[in-house]
Amino acid sequence: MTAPPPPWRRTPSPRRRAAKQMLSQELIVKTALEILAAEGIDAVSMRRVAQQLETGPASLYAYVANKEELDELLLDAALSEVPCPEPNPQRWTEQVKEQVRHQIRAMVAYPGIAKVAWQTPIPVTPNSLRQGEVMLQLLRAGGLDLQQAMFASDALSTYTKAFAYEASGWTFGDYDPEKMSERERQMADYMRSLPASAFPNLLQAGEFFNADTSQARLEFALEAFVAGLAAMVRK
Amino acid sequence: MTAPPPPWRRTPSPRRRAAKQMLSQELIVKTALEILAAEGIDAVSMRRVAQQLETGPASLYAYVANKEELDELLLDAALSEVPCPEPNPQRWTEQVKEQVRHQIRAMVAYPGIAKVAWQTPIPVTPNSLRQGEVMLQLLRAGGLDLQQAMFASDALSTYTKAFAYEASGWTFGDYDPEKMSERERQMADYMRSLPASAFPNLLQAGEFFNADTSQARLEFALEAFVAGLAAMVRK
DNA sequence: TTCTACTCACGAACACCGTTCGCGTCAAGT
DNA sequence: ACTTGACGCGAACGGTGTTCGTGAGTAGAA
Repeated sequence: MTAPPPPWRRTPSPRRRAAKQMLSQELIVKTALEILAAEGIDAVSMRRVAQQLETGPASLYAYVANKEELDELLLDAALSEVPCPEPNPQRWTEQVKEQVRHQIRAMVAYPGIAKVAWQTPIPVTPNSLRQGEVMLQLLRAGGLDLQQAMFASDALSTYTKAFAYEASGWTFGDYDPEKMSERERQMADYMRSLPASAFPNLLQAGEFFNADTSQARLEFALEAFVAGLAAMVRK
Repeated sequence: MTAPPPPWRRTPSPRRRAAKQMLSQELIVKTALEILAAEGIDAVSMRRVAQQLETGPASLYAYVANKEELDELLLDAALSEVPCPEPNPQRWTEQVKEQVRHQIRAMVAYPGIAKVAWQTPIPVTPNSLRQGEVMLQLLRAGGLDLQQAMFASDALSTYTKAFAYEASGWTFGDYDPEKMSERERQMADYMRSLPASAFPNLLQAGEFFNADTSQARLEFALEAFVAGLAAMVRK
């Protein structure tokens, strides 16, 4: 047995340096997910995750190539919670809308994760691909040909990501109420400063545009788009 | 006239320190726009703009509150190039689609500027408001009521921003071809590694999804959505 | 003309970020 | 018991937005 470390020299590390490997990609992702769910995507930095793990940022790079890869792992984890229904041609329009709602719910649960879906040109992680395939199945069951289904799926996923990102911003602290109300006042002032008739519609419509109507706006967009798809099929 | 600076003491600054004020918000925005058009939004940093102006980053804060405000000024400048057609009820669907195309064109001309439109909850700059009003006018001319027009306009602007951002990425250097092709290979490998029938649709549909089809995908989305709107009116 | 007052310019610093290099420590193999 | 090699990670690099304090220069007053 080697001599024990001299008592005056503090033990190698405040925390126990566990036997072999204490870190793992899984643990890193799990920790990052917790920060993500609690504080939003902007709080997830390599340093922050490392800190939570009581280590330095450099340690993470043994298990994760870079921040981008970590981001994609987080997105994939978030999407893993979305169900995959069996296509039912009788009610395909409802199924499509329901799937979009599920995807949005999953993303909003991890505020800002939609931003990641954004920065990555074509998501190639398992659950992203799975969601793509599911949507294609639902659309084809509705009678769209392959190209139509592909284009429709692309449009839907684009809108889904966009909506989820925006919704995250509204519900999360991305912009605080203080600046928001100041902004509203600023807008009202500006519009009133112009000839009253410059923005007749916007002035009236302002009331429809707030956090409370976001669900209704989603439903409206889905309804219109899916109706347009259905018309293509019938033709 | 005061005595000229002694010749041995080098002139106060390498560059001439012009009489009163050499900087202005206008000049800053103009400079930033040039960088933006040439190198994309990520190249536009306070330091970079200041460097182009041969000064330090701190100097900009006299004319611009912060980076966010500069970003909004850039977005507004980009949107200023979008025309505002007179509503014509006979061909409102075509006008709506055309307006979206114009907005996208304007944004793609300044690569990545769409990201800014994104980070700002409700854009309150003059040209943003103007575009909102124009879209509302076109939709109302088509027969939609105020709430329908508002929701439709919201959906369209969301999709417009999303598409413009994605298009910027494709056409611009955001992700280089090297990583892209490696990514495609990686995806193909992964999909083939699963039971052949796991992604039957995605496997076939891959061919439709590339930079060349982006225009067609835009037209498809517009067509479906606007058709859905038209159906609401007729009913 | 001289002195003061005030505005604008901006160098330096702060607190973050992602990422890399290389050293020290530990555990297992010989 | 000694060597070897992998792992952990402190420190540093170059980037970001932003702030503070200082100094330079002009304009106005005395």
